[in-house]
Amino acid sequence: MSVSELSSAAQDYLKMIWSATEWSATPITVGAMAERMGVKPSTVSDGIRRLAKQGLVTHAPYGSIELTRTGNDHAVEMVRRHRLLETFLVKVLGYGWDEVHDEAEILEHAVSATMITRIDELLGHPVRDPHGDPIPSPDGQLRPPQGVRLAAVDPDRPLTITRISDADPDMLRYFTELGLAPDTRLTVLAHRPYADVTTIRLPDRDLDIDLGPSAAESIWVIAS
Amino acid sequence: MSVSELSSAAQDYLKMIWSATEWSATPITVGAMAERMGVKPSTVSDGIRRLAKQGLVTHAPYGSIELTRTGNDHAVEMVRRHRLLETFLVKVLGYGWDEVHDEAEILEHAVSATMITRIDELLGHPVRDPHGDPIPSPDGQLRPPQGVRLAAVDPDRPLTITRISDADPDMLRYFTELGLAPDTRLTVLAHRPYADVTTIRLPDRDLDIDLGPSAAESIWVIAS
DNA sequence: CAATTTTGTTAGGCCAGTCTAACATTCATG
DNA sequence: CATGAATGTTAGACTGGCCTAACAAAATTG
Repeated sequence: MSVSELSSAAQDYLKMIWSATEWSATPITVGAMAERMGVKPSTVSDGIRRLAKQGLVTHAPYGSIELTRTGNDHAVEMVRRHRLLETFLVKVLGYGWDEVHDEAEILEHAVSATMITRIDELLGHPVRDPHGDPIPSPDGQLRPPQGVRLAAVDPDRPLTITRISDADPDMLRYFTELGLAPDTRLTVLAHRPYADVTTIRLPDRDLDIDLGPSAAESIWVIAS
Repeated sequence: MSVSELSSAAQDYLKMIWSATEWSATPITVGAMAERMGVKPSTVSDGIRRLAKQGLVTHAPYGSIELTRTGNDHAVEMVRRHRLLETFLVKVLGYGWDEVHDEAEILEHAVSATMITRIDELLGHPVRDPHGDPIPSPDGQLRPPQGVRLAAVDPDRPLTITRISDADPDMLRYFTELGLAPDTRLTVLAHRPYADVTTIRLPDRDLDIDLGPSAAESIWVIAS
């Protein structure tokens, strides 16, 4: 069975379960899924039961939610679609990197495998999307991205942004205003734990910025 | 209310009702709609009732089906989406003109108004799609295409194909094999009514072809 | 023009996906 | 470690979109 034959809701559930473990080991909860999808927990609970019946996840009541092999394959395929579409929207249709998430979220359920292949070719087989997230290959391989969370790096080292989480569009627009994007260079001046603030410097723009904890968790960097 | 807020099925119904009167004055029937959409007549009958309840069509039981002003606007918007997407798939993603119909049929329900605008700009505001069908402007205007059905033209005049109906993908593939496409030049040698055959000549390829009635009804030409 | 055939509608059922409300389980903390 | 809070599940209802079966209307035709 191809991923295209799954309902849109099923595709969303699988992708979300997979995504939950991409950047941290904490497993997803029903409540978190419901909140992120904008539905009630009872809906998700029900949906997970249907997914389990189709052999895409394993789940006992009140137990953890795990993707089966098949479920994982479908999830990765959806992630590939999403990230290729985001890249396509930016590179070909001139979208801003902060504008593509919602559009890709809908298109990923509608495009054919053929179209994904053509987009991949047109873009020259990109390996990272506009937020710096790795794009899985057609056979589901994906290279884990380099980098650590900005919140976790030592001060005074030259850094380059490798990834910015696309979870919160408003935050992305804020980052865009500040000039923070993948490949932006910066230095952490200091973490101030009790103020919950990380101060960074953008040497190219000669600008210092204070970031709150959610921002500092959303930005991933590598030494440059 | 925007066309995007309609269900996929509602969008399909409206587009089909509109399309039925684009090339001929015969109004659409419930049975014809059911067949073209691959559902049972009872489903369409029901769907039409829902559309009427939303004020998108007028319909009395056993009566004719007419689009309201709003319904017509939405239908034209869907046609615009469909034709722009077909053009985009051919021009940007390298699809064959005979391959785009089904992909566009799905995408038209998923793309945002923003994306349609960007595609339109990228393509330089095209006025005809790959089959020669006119693309409505953003405000719903569309210039009726020139041309008459091949079945209706006099023999021995130099003609150019302006439009090929995209209703039947198999026929399109057959036309592609024969080298018949929009802008192909040809001459009708003869209509042979009792054999139900129209013989045409392609001067550029020095080739004579016999076409059946459905083919001769699907190809529109203009004097060249 | 009456009978038959064709076409369209209604009734009733099913499924997925959503909801609210009630209930069950697990977790956290005093 | 017991209890209350947080989290998850189930039950029951609703909607849209589909179905089949039964019925109604319209069109065709002998």
